Order: sequence, then C-alpha cells, then structure tokens
Amino acid sequence: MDRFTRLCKAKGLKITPQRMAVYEALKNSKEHPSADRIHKQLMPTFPSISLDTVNRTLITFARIGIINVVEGQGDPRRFDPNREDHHHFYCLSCTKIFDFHDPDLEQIRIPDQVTRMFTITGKRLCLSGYCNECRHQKAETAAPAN
Amino acid sequence: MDRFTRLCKAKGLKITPQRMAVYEALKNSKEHPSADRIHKQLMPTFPSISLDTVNRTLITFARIGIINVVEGQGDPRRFDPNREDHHHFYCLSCTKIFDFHDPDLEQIRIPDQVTRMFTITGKRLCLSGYCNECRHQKAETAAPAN
DNA sequence: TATTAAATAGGATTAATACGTATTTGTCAA
DNA sequence: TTGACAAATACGTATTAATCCTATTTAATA
Repeated sequence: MDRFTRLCKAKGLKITPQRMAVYEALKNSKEHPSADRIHKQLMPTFPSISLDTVNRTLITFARIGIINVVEGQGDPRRFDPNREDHHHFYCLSCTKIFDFHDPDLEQIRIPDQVTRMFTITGKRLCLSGYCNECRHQKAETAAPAN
Repeated sequence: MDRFTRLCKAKGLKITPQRMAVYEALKNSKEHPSADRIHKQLMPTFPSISLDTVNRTLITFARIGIINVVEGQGDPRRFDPNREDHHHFYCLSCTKIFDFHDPDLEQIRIPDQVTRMFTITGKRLCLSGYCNECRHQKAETAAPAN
C-alpha cells in the first residue's frame, strides 16, 4: 500500500479513482498548477471528472497535508506537491513559481514572539521579481499607467 | 508636496481625488485589505467611486511601488501599505495576515544561485498556521472530509 | 482657459470558486 | 460476498472577484 493510500486511510478518506487521478497529475507536475489546469490535464484520460471535484479534492489534500496551497498574488489558488522544505520565487510578470533550496536558509529561526502568538504549520522564504525569461521585457511591461 | 504627490508626479500619474482617497484609506488600514474592502470603506464619504477604479488604482500603486500586493492562498488580491522590510504570518483559518519584524531575519541572504537566475524585487518570510483566536478552534475546523 | 491625453463610472463579461442535490460508490460489518 | 450507509461525485446554479468596454469627465500643461 503506497503512501497516498496509507495517508487517505489514516485520515478516513475514501480512495476514489478521481482522487488517485488528481494525486497522480499533481505529483507528476513540475509546475504549481491551479485546479483548472489539473482538470484540463485530466480531461483526455478521465473525461467525466468535474472541475468541482478536482478543486475539492485538491483542497482536501491540502487540508490533510499531502500537498500545499502556495502563496500567490491574487492568482487562482495554486498547489504544490513538493512537501520538502523549500522556498519560492514568484515571477511578477508570468506568475510562474520557481522552487529553490538552500542549506543556509534551513537555519532560519522563527522569533519567539511569533511562535508565542501563532501556531506555525508552514515556513517559506517568498521572493518575487522577474524570472530570466521575463526580466528582459521588464522595462516595457513596467512602464505605462493605470 | 507630500510623498504621495511627489511619487505620482515622478511616475507621470495624475493626482485625482479617487487616488488620494484610495491611498489614504489603505495607509490608515491596519489590515491587508482587498479592493472590495477598500471600496466599501470609501463608499460613505465617496459614494461615486467605482470598484473598478479602486482596483485599478491599487494595482497602479503596486506597480509604481507605493504599496505591495501580498501573498495569499487563493484569496482575493490583497494589498499592504507597509513598505518597510517585514514578514508575514497568514492564518489558514481566518485568512488574516499579521506583520512581524525581527532583526535576525533582516540578515537573510539570498543564495547566489537565485540572484543569478532572477531579478529580485521582494523578499519576505511567509509563515502560515493558526492565529491565536483561531488555534483553539483548530481541532474542529481541521477535522472532517472533503 | 483651451487642449488633450489620462482617468473614471458603471454596466457587461469572464473567470474562479462554492453551493445544492440527486445519484453513485467505497467501506465495513455481518 | 453482499447489503447498508456514509461519503463522494457530477453537474447545474449561484456567488464572488477581476477585467473589459466605452462614453464622459478631468487633471495637467502651455
């Protein structure tokens, strides 16, 4: 019995073909896709699956801790199958999210004032700016008004 | 001439009553409000202002660097008038965002591999979990399925 | 104070998400 | 193995957020 099955059982979730499909699709994704994106991806092989189910499933997975909902800037909600400690760079232009790791950053210690006030379940350094593809076009896109 | 006026002029933005109102409303806010929230807040004193204008104005402000768009988890887009270096705690339950500062965290050094690949304009430690008000209810809210 | 480009209001549209409900389907115990 | 039941699904509808369109207004400037 694999990790996924085990976790579902432990949390009292039924193992359905839809859930397996969503899990597989997200696991194999190198991006940080939205529900809509995963739904589109599944359509060819699983035409009957509904967007609502994909969305609910992803949120359920996030709640039980198989995946994460990640920070965006008003985008549709996006998900991350990578549950190792890592950090994100968010491109303000194309809205892609890039992962990175760094041993020094693992040392980041959360101040006591914070742990006293809140129960912390997630910790991430969030960088934003322009990715390599976008930064050359930045001058233009950042120019005009309103 | 105040900071706001100066910045608008420098960026070639016209100074309109709407922009001044939006700027004031956000500056005086202790939260990290959405466009809709600010619009509602302005309605009593500025009934003719449209949500579209509020939204466009906030995005414009973010683009010229007066304010920031902040990380959320699929929420409506939210804004932050605080442009000092600071960090965020995001409550998964009530979606409030709390600011915090810490001298140690100012020392965080972005790895070279990252600065080489991207142009970084924003840096923030993003914590998530449950705020003091919500953590006591956590047991219940985190329980059931789907 | 006349000109003009920029900005606004507000209705319409699109997109993302959530809801309601009838139906289907895993799960578990007999 | 099967029957019962709670859980999950599909899908239509509703809601909410964001954006677009365009006629009108307005701030800036000379």
